[in-house]
Amino acid sequence: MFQKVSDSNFVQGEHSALSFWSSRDVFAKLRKKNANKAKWSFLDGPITANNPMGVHHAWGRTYKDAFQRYFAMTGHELRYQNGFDCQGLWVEVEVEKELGLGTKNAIHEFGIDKFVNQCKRRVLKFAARQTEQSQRLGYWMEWDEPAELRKLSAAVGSSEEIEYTNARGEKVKDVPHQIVAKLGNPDWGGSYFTFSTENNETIWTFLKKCFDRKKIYRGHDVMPWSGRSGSAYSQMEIADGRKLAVHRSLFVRFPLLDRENENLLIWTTTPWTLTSNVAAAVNPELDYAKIQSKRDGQIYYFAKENLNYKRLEKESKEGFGRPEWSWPDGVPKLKTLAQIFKEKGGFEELGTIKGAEMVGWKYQGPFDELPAQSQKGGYPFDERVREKTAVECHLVVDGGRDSKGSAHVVAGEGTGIVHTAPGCGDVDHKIGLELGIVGIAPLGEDGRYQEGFGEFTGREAIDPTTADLVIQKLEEKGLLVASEKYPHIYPHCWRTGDELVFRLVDEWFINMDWREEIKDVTRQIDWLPESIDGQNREIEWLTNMRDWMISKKRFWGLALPIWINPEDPTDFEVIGSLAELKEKCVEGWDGFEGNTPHRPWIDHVKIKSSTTGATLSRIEDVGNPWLDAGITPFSTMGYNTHRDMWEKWYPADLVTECFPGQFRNWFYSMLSLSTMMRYDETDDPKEKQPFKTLLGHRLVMNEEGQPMHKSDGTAIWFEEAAEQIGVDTLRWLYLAQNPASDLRFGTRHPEQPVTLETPEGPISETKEGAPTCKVTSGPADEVRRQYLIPLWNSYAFFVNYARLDEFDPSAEKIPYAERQEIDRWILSRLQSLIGLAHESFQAYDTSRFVNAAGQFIDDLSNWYIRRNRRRFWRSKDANDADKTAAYQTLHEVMVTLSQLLAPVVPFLAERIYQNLVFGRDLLDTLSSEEDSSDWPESVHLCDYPTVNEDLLDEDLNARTALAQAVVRLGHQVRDQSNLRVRQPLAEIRVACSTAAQRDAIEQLASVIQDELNVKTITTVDNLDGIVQYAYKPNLKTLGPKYGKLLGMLRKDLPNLAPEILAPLRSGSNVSIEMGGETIELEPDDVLVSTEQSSEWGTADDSGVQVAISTKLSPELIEEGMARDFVRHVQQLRKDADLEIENRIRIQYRSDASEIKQMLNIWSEYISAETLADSIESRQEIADGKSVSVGEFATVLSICLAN
RNA sequence: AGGCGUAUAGCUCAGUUGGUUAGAGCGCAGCUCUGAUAAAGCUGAGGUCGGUGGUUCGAGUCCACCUACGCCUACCA
Repeated sequence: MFQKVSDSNFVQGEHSALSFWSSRDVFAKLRKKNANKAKWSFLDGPITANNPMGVHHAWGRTYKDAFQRYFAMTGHELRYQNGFDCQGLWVEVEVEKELGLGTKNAIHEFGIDKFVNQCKRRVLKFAARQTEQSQRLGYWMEWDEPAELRKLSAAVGSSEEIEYTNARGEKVKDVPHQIVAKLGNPDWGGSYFTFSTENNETIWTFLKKCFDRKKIYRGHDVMPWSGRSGSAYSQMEIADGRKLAVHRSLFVRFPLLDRENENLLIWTTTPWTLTSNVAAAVNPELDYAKIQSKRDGQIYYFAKENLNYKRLEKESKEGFGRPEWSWPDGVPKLKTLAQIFKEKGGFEELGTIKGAEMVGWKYQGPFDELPAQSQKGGYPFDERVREKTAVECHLVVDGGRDSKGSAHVVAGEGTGIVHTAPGCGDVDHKIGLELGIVGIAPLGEDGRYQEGFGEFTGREAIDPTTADLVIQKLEEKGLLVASEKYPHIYPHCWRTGDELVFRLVDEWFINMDWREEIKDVTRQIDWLPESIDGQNREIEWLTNMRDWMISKKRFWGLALPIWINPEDPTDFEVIGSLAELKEKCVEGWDGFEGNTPHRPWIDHVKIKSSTTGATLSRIEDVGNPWLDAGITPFSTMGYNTHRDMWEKWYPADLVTECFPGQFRNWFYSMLSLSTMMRYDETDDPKEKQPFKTLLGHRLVMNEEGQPMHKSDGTAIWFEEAAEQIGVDTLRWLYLAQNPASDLRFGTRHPEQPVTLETPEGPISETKEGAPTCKVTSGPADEVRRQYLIPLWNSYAFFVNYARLDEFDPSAEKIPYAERQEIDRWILSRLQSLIGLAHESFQAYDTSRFVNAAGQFIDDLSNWYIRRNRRRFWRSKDANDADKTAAYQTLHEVMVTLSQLLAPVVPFLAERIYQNLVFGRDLLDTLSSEEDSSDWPESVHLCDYPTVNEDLLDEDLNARTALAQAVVRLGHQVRDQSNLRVRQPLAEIRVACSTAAQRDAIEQLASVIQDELNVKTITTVDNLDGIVQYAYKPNLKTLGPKYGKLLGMLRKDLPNLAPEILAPLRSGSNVSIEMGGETIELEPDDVLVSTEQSSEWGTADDSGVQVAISTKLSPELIEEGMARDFVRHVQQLRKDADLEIENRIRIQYRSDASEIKQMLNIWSEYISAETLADSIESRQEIADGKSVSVGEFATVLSICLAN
């Protein structure tokens, strides 16, 4: 027997479903059911285990879960492995904060081992947290027990053995380091952690392959550098950290030697680099102006074009290309050079000179007194220029051209003469190398000046007082021409927000000259959604990217397996596995053994060079974290250790991730790593693809479409949304969204703290101690109101009447052929939905299915159930086969719908299924005994429904759709004629353009009549006599035939006498004369529409025209009044909370004789409809309700009959 | 700066191979229906389809240019 259904209690129902699944091990049963079936391989992109999950993570995770559930229900074996991203600077930054360590030195003092252990602990802690949140989302994965992860987190660093219960429920005993190292291995199950030894070692395999192909090199480059982090930043990282900054920019003169009173004018936005000036670059093609300042007689050279060039003119009006990058307050518009010189007493133009003529001029540098400027071989010393000093290199040089052939030096923002410091700028560095001049690299790893820079030594480059000092010195020397505030986009550390500096570094790179191979692989993959053209975006990145900087001078991350000869940096080796390392090890293995291959332990190991025999030490750098995530198609599937397993699961059928950024991050790293891993195994790019299909989705925004920020309290924590909005609602919202558009989710109200009822009890703050706040979401409310509540109400309607009637779902089925057409219709509609569900999921297009399901729920609720209510209300009668047919139909629809929706709204689907199949209310306390039923124990253990072709009747679907269209037209006519639906009308006439339509209308005549409350319905060939026909040419068919005549046809054809064109409506051709030509018109060539006439209201749509008689007879008016009367009494019953079966007495008062007259005829009907024993007229009625019956005021009241 | 994309109702967006009167949802307003429903249905705004020019019998749709916005890339000293 079904359990009575009342309030939906969505959130509470989700909690109940969670405990139902866990108490019955439903997920384990699902995996058992699908073991050894066809594989569907999903690869999870690792989530950074560094913070709790927000609603922005839940979108992608909902996709992942929904697809996994669909493919499980269609009988596939899955891996169900979640991934955690564990290594890298982002973890270090948080741990530094936790421990109050501000610099790299502080970390060294604290101890790298302790620091690294703390990083591991943090990752495990947040992995536990995200696991719990994901479980609340209903995300079915083979999770490690959060409590076990926390236990492990606490034990990291200890050398005591502990017991760990893995995801398969097996106990393992080992020291914490060793357990951590093996997390996620195929024997234990559970989430993969990118810090696992297998993951790191598989990256070694990759790097070894790169080394074998001679793609690994150490590069000296000027790269963006963070002094605080003490590390260089790769191209991928800089992209995330560009910000608008205001710097002091300076115009400085460089006095020319051998040309008295003549100066180069240069400009810079990084004053600190002037200490390291070596040369001045010009463009030989450019014209340079020679002007003389009137005040001091000095002569200046700079690009002619720049004299009156309005610098940053556009930016001062429009900003720098992003909404948040508008021109900063308090920064004045920039002056032109002409203006600057005018303000200094005016100037005189002396002439023009080509840049080429200036090349070779010598000048005096701005800081030639610094010892570094006079150091032979530059600073640091460079063998190739051992005899030169920077001061000796102070020449005007040709700036040259970049790889695309455009000049490095151009007129415009600066002066056309570029202060060149090969130790402080990327392009400068390249120019320096080309010209063989020395470089001065002033900054140490901490971003401060090193020895040899006088007063500057020890100062931080990005400290504003450093610029002050530069300015002060220049002023003292009389070299400063002007300074100004200059806003520009400048790279910043993407985590700390510190400005980066450009510093000469030596880092390790992968030469990416095999990019074409990667592009070939990229082209094998399906990139979804199509509209964002992911393939091209990826190809574009692959075309433009530079070599991959894989090293970072930090502590917590992949130990790059590069061992190098300290005496000879060209003598290095890349190690491909721990076994190889052990074999080559000559000392230090003791310091490493028993630990994970991380710093500091791995650094003890020294090996012997296989080529030179020298002792090699590991470079101290750690790896770029995108290697960690990029290797997962190999490491998690056992490429090195479980090859047969890898063969089965590679490549993944699907990966899905939030796409902005990932084209240069995860997608890129997977594609590159996979291409390299497979280069020696196959030449077929298809065999190298790490995944077959990629589904990208955009970002979660607030309700206004703006990003949500953790810092201002607008970012929504997952549990805030889950417990206030409900996870089923969230999931529907995510799955219905177009993945190519940002999701405008909702709003967090940081000023309104709330207490949340979670499955573990009430909370008013998150586990991190942040208060939980009110979250509102218009889109989520709409989902609930439009889809979930109607679904629930449909279900509740069925259950509550089925209970009263003691409907037995196991009773013999009434053959479909013997059921009413409307039953067969909803079943047929259901089959269409099933077919569409399969298509959509297989095309990874959830929004198509979810929207169709929404449509279906509407049809179910607002057509099938509404139209069939009376069949369910009929008094109980065991022999009422028609009623049984209705119950059986609705039961089948509801059960199937719960299965269809199980991947979308797993909680709600389970509740509905459990009650419909087992008569079990998940909100009740449940016994855990097994059911003796043929039905699967959970909706998630069901096979996904398949289309029953016998029940699919497209004609019937179309017929009903047509009837619904006619009803809509009828309502439209009533509305326009101001005739309420309760007012019966005499007749509707329907004219159709095809026989099929006509048949359909005739078959559904009674439905249409009933819906529209009309006495008769007639199908007719035309509405002649009722309406005027209007004719218009069908341009689509006539255009190709008559071309230029179309303009005339369009104008004149509607004006022809209607009788000329009338034959077209009965299917005959008509020929007319127009513009001196004969035009043969076929019925298809003309479009017919109707125009209103009196006494009939008309409307038309898609070839169907309806006319409804609007003339009211006294009888019709009386009947309308009777319907009004019933309606008002029913409302009073509802207001009084009467039971459906209660009988009543009605009293009324009205001065209108028409009311009495109506009651003479209709009282019996009214009594029957309202279960009234009597209808009495009274002069006075206390507490009566004033209503209108027809046009007449009436006061009504009811009371219970005795 | 370069590349790509977008511009349609108050808001968010559809708009097929060029075809007549350019649609949906939300919001707003009015009306209607209702003994499953915290519902729902219908109607409405009169939208220069960002602008200009072109191709065509015909352009929201194709082409060119311009403008605005978004994204990606980039060392602009």
